[in-house]
Amino acid sequence: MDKIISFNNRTFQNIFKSGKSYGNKLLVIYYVSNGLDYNRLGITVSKKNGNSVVRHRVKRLIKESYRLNDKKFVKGYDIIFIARVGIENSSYCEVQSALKHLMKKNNLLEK
RNA sequence: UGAGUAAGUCAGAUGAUCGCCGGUACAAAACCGCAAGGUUGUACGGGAGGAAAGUCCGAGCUCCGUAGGGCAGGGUGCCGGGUAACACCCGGUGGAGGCAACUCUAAGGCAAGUGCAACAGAAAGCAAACCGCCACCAAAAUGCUUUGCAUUUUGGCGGUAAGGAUGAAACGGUGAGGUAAGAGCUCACCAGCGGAUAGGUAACUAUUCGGCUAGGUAAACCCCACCUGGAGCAAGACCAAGAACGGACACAAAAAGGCAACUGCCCGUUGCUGUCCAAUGGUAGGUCGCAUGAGUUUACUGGCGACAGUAAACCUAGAUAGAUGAUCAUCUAAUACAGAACUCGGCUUAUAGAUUUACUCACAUA
RNA sequence: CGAGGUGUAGCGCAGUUUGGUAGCGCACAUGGUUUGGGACCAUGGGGCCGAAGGUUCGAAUCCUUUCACCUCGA
Repeated sequence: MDKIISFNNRTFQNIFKSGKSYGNKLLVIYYVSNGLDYNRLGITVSKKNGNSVVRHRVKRLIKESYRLNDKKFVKGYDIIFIARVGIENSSYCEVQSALKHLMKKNNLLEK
């Protein structure tokens, strides 16, 4: 199992500027091709979602959803997920299906 | 059985798979970084709370110039005890509430001084009198038994604070005597003040005597007693790397003056300092601080209790964008408030549900 | 994590020290002025002073607790 690789603040800004975006009720995705043979993942949870414990739980849920479905995804992209308000009341199942839905819509799932 | 009071306990459990954080042992000598340093794999065992919260108090610890004296400022405030300390806790006293179990209580001093009380009311502390009540004097009117007496009205000069009206509050309260009318003027009871005696470490309580009166407000200034230097782990220490340390004028030194993380002022004390110009570093480096402590559990002893002492056993999170989650199964009442960030002792606030013990009242039965 | 500050009308602010009437500007409504509008003039409405307790006869103000928001500290 590969470790989940993150990136620095400058890369975040670049992806927000140049990446493609798409959203559903719980999540927003930004992604851009990075020219590498692995994916890099970033997660943003706003202060509006709750205090630090709630935010961290949301981060873990997203990370877990990504990790367990890692092998199904196309490699070579930088991906950012943004949590929208309301996600803090959702269960793991809902988060996972929302994430899969976004990946499928953007053709990042391997056949 | 119902209603209630007080003190506690628990805060899902077990198993399986995957994942996160750090510890120990072994392995590897590869990777990242200029360096200080960090990273990897396997095995073993560990990993949030009763409030971890609010940051409202108190301490340890660290630095600030020595941590000194006085004033100011701030805090506490019935009494005694506990504690490292406290605004906390325990036991008691007074007051308030409740049928009761019991609960609540910032509860020193307005008889040191100053201030305040809108509106209303005559008057809101210092003795005064608006409507009143009463005596005396004068005038007028009326009546009668006509040198006079009685009643009423008006004016004057006094006595009084019973009654009325206002207000949150009106100069002790109620009753009786007393008086021209009244008044602690006198008496009884009650409240309050001062003294004595007895009990108690004390707050205070009980009894008794005295003089009859001293308004409220100190979470108003203030007085009294006691306490109090400031900032905070982003405190602070070490390591690594990098940058700068220049010029002009004046010049013996000292003094004076100035500057200095310490809320204000004064004194004392320490260090630096001739003036001007120019220039420079930094906000994502690493390690420690950082988990053995006023520690936890059990037993015994002392104490009404808070707590203290002795002995034995135990080691129980330590991150630095910040660790506890996901899925399945079984049991179940299990769904609340909520997540350590230097560490303790308290307080306050939030909180689903389950459960234990003691006690009070009401009803029923025996 | 620590330290500090602010909550008053739709918006921006006074008033809190020293407790008794809640005020100012803009905005809003009505009327006047103008051919009409703007500007201007006059009048008016709108507040349980962030929330809950306490002290007091009486609290925006004093005390305690609590909830939001903002600023600063390597």
